[in-house]
Amino acid sequence: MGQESAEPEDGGTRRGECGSRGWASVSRSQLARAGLDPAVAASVAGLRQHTPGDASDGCTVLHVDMDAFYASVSLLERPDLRGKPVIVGGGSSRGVVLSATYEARRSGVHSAMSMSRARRMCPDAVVLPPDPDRYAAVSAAVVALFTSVTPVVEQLGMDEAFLDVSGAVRRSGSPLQIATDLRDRVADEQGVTCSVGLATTKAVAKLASGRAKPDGALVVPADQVVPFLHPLPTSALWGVGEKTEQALARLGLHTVGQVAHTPSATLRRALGDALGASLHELAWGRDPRPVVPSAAVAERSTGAQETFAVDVDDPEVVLREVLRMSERVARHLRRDGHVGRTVVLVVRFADFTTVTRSRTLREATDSGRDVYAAAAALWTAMGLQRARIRLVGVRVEGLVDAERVPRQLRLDEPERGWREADRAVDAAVRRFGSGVVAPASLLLPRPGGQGRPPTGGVP
DNA sequence: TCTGGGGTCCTAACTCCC
DNA sequence: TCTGGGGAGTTAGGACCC
Repeated sequence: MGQESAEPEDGGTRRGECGSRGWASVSRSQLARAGLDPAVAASVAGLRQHTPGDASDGCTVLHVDMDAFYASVSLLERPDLRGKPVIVGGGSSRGVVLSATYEARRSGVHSAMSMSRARRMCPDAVVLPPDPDRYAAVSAAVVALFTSVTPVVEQLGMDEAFLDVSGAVRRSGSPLQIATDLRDRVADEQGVTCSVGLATTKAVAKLASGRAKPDGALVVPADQVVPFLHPLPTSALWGVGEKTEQALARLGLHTVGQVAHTPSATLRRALGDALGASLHELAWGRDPRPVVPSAAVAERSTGAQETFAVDVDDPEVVLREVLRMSERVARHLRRDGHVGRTVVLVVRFADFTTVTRSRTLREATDSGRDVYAAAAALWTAMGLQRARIRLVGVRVEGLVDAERVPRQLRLDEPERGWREADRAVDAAVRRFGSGVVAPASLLLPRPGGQGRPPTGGVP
């Protein structure tokens, strides 16, 4: 499950407020008062300019970001907790915060923070376990709502999406009108709020939605993009994380404007060709990436990994976990109708260093047995002696549709073999739930008592 | 402070083949 | 036959995203 992007607590416009620094920033109640056709104001570096009409004309790229999505959805089941600090996160000692309500964020809690630290920072917070099925259901309902407005919806994780509404403006009104209608419908039908950024490019729309949070909308017209972007810190740019921010700081670059005024060649030398060139373009608001409907994006890899509740140094225990991950990955492959050719073993040591080893098979596979054989061979080849292992994972890359790959029959292959057994196991799991059938070795308890071994399984 | 899980993309080193 | 260059594929690691 993905974590939510950081939402600034002092974000753009609250419901019923006027955005003091808003670039054409509007809340729902403002729009209602304005008859849903607001003349919106844009401010540039402290100078307030007024744009006649609807400033969203031409801003047909919408970025919709659900507000504190996982926490908000969890509160639908627990309305008694509304207005209180609530943290959604894993229960284990090694879990992290998945989401937190704005009340908890005021204490400094944010997503991806360790649960132990979050509890220390906000001891009054109520901690709820994640409810992935419920999140998926609400997310699917919201996306269905989006696609009723435009077919060009690119989903990013469960809680955000890009929409290209250029084909919908004749029917549904200006982009801002469309955004406002969407926010109203999401709130009315799903009981959660979202924020929307409107711009001419994905990168700027995404930044705008972040500034509009929570429960707001922000338009950045084309002629306001540069003054909107240039005062922002470099970390606002797509692709700038902790390391790249540090690398830019070493060049004396702290704002997007400074990046924009640095020669592209300098950035490419410091950050590599692709990232350097991309940041220079983004800093000028240039982003050629179109909104691509999610259905048109092929999956390239799939994987599973799990952190042990306590570090493990017993190779047998590690191999058992490798088997569990291999079976899980193979099940995902078969569920999605994919086969993959490259098996990657991921091992994270107690000191958090992570290594990967990979092997490309002669033939693409969706069999847990094949995936495990490759992953186990990679583990053995590493030759680790009682190393303390924190996490193991298995990935399969180079995915293609299973139907597109002719299957090579082997001479030693029985007429009904592991392939049929896999299908039977999949059917049993679909009917009775995961854990009903598993390899015998997975019936042993896991170290640290975390996680449950499959019970009632047929070895 | 003590770091989950599922992904994508990029880079670099290396090998193999033409 | 030898050599070098270029492209493709593999492998490993890192950074970033949600």
